[in-house]
Amino acid sequence: MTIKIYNTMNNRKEDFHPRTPGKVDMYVCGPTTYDLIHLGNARPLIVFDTVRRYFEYSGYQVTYVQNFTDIDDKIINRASEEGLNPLALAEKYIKEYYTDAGALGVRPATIHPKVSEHLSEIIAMIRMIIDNGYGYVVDGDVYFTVSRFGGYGKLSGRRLDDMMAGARIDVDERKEHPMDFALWKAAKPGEPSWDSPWGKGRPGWHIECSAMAVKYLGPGFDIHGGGFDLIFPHHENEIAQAEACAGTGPFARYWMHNGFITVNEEKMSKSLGNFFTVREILARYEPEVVRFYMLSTHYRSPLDFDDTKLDMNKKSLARLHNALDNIEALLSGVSFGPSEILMNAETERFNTVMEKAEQTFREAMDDDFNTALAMAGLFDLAREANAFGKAISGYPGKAFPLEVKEALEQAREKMYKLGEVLGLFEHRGTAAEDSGLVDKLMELVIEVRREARSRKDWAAADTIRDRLKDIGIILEDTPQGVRWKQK
RNA sequence: GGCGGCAUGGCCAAGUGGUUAAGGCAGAGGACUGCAAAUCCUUUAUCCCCGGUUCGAAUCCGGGUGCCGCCUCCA
Repeated sequence: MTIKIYNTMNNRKEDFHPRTPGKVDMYVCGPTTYDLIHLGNARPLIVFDTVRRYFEYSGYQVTYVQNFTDIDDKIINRASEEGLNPLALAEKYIKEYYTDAGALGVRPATIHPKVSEHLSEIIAMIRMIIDNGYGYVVDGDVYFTVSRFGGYGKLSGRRLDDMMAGARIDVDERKEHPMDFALWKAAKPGEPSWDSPWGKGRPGWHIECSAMAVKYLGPGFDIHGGGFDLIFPHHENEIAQAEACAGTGPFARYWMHNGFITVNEEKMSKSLGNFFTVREILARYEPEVVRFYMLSTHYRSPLDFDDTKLDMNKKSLARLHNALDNIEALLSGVSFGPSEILMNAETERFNTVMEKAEQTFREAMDDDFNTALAMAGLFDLAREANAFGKAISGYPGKAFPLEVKEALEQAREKMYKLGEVLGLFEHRGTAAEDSGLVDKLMELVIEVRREARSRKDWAAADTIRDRLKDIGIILEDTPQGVRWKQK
């Protein structure tokens, strides 16, 4: 089974062949840490985390590199506003990053390199670029000679001439070509700076990713990812730098770009006032809901955030959790052993359907990580497990053959296994940190209500159930007994 | 101006030439229940418009309309 990836370089889906059999080396552009991460940052994190998880599920060994940009204009500006050292500010938001990304189920990368710790690699690369004739120095700044690099524009499908025609920025007169970009910026007073052959200064934005990707993955690594907006100029420039330095290509073999997030159908931006940090969203929705929602649309499509859609997806996700609850309730509430109940047909059918669901899931993911379609496999699994459970409920109080138990266990395992690829169901069962006190109270309440029901005192029974609901606890009367859950 | 993307049922969203156009949410009907909840079953689409290619198109081509993004170190 070959995984297909839509490669921005060719605008086509291509079969994925790793550089090294069994291994995947990927680099994803990480955040500039001048503030809490926002929804727009969260999408590539979740998308590429899922890509990574699927590769691992498929048996690959993944080296995942995601940088932190901790030297940048925005950091310097923010630091001076807050009277902080720029690197200390960046460090603070790197810590916050781990909190938010972790909440969203984004696993830490294999390596999280920082710009501030790779100055020597960056300077070496710039030197090589200059030596190879692709860079020039002006007053302590170093620029990349765009017109010299024949492949410039190959990723974004632009031609230098077209860009010139459309340029509407003030052009720095010292540059040889308006599209030449900075590799190194001479230090201004009060800014953090490092020594270099061209004097004190700091790296341009694009060079860091070229240098760190090459350092950790080498040239010609497998996958480079990031948001759509990075195609130009960021990734275009990364390619130019790395390939000008190496003297050959490719820098990366497959380029993946995730679509944008909008809020209420508008681009998310601070000026529009529809800017949301991950933390703000997580105050209102479970992280799992946010993650589920982000994966309910194909990663290359735009994704719109509003409460209606989040609410909708919260319910969808609940369906999956309910199915798991139902399976677990059966496993713990039904007895298994010698039995004269025959469920061979049902069990066989269930086992077949489970296999098919996983196959659906795998085929979908193989096809350019079609998470939306893959989820359908998960829902198929849920529906069939529920239906199977319903068949069991037709024989209350009876023991069931072990094959039935095995089928249920397998369904549970499969749900968790596929869910893990999407980063779902990872916190089930971990919420009970109340040292059993709540459990004991609930047992008491349920016992009282049970007595009321046996007296057919429906008013009392319903009052208990309604009041619990107000508190946020749902009571369910099932054939296997009373069940409760939060929220 | 240059480049690119998108338009599928009430809503979200898969589907890139071929049996009945996935899945979820919402709605309707039924089953189960003391009533619920959860669950199961049934049910809801002339695929933006007009041409064209083809035996056959949501899917390919041309044109139109509408929306969006990039070209500004915003993922």
